[in-house]
Amino acid sequence: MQTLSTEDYLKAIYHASQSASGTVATTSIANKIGAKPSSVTDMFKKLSEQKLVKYEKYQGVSLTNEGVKTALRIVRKHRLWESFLVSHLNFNWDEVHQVAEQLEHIQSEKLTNELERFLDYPTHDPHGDPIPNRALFMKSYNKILLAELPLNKEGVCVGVKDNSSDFLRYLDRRQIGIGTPLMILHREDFDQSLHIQAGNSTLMITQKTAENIYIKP
Amino acid sequence: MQTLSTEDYLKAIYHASQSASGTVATTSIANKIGAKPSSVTDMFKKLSEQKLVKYEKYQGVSLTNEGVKTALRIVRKHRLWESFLVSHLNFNWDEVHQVAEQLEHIQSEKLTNELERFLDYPTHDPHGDPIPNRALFMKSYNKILLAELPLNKEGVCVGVKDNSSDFLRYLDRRQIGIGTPLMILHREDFDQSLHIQAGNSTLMITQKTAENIYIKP
DNA sequence: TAAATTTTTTAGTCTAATCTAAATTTAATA
DNA sequence: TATTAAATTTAGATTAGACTAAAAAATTTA
Repeated sequence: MQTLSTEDYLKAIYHASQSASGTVATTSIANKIGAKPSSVTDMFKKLSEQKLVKYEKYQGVSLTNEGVKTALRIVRKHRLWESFLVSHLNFNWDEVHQVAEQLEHIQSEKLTNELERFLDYPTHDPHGDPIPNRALFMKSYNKILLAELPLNKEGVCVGVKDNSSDFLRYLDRRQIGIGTPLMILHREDFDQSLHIQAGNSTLMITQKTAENIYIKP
Repeated sequence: MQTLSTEDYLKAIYHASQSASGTVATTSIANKIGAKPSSVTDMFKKLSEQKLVKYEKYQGVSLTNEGVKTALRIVRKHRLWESFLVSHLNFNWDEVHQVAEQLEHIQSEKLTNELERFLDYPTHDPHGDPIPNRALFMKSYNKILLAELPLNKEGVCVGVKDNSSDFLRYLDRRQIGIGTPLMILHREDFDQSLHIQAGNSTLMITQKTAENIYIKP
């Protein structure tokens, strides 16, 4: 069984290796975890002994198959709990992360599987991220960034790239959430700002915002 | 904030001081926690510094008001989670303890209070133990042991003293649970065994069993 | 490519929670 | 009450995970 801390490392390595390809650097994990690089090196060695990562000095780490599985089990729990918090406990999508960070470490297969059943086998969490099923398989639909959507083509918001509270609350205030229909009406060459149709209202957003919203065309 | 371990100690001290009166001995906590007495002494000192217990060398400990509050917050979470596991996640009353031991350490007032609301403010957990409300107040009805019930007087099972899986499964097999009407039909002087009416069936139980079932007359 | 900079690792230290073994205090018993 | 037994505490060691500071390797830049 993993300690709480090794689980945090595995998850961080998993997420890091999703965005960047190849091996994951010591510093990038240090930043995510909030630890010093020297501590990360120590942990890399430990995880390597347990055959959860492949580690070579100065070359960063990559997850082994077993490491990926362990990470996905944590991601699965995290996203199931987030779904539960939003759907049944009146949590807002910007409030769930911190609590799910704790709940993801609870060890009980029965609990996880029954929670999944209780939620009726959800495929995506409140931020639109896919939830691994019992076999740790997950299907992410092919989504694009709102910024990449052609003019006057309609899409539906299916997720966000930035999960920070600030960004999520910003979207709430503009009434943009999962399922909201979105369309770009006009691109301002001057400052890259965008006029968009979001549901029934039209509004202006920045390029940066458009690069953090995922849509399905 | 308490570490996971200090919470375990506070809960153990709380439970110990419920059954016995006066101060709680080092060894009794060592046994509950599964630690050596020397470790317990160390922790008593730490808790004492934090003003959560009153501790005098060789004299055992007792919880301060703040210590009781902290313990009750954990008991509250433990029992709410147990209730949730049984009522919504198909857990049996003998399966919940180990998982609730983990869940009780999750730190989120909102989570606890919303869980309570979701469960519709339950007053007792699946074993009949009272659940402290948000103000940490709990009302336990005046219950007696089945062993103390006079002959041919009817009572209703409201809880158990022994929460072990073995005992709970034993009760399951005999179809005795919270709410089951119980009546003693005959006491065997020879071996203290009891013939009882439990719901629609009559059966024989030992004195020991009768001393671990709580009933309301 | 040599020098400068950045990244990573090593070596040694710290803290919380545990342990063992020995010493001390309290409680039980003869 | 003196002795023995049991409970408790102290002293010193261990482990996991983290840290700082210094050394070593890799990368970038001139």
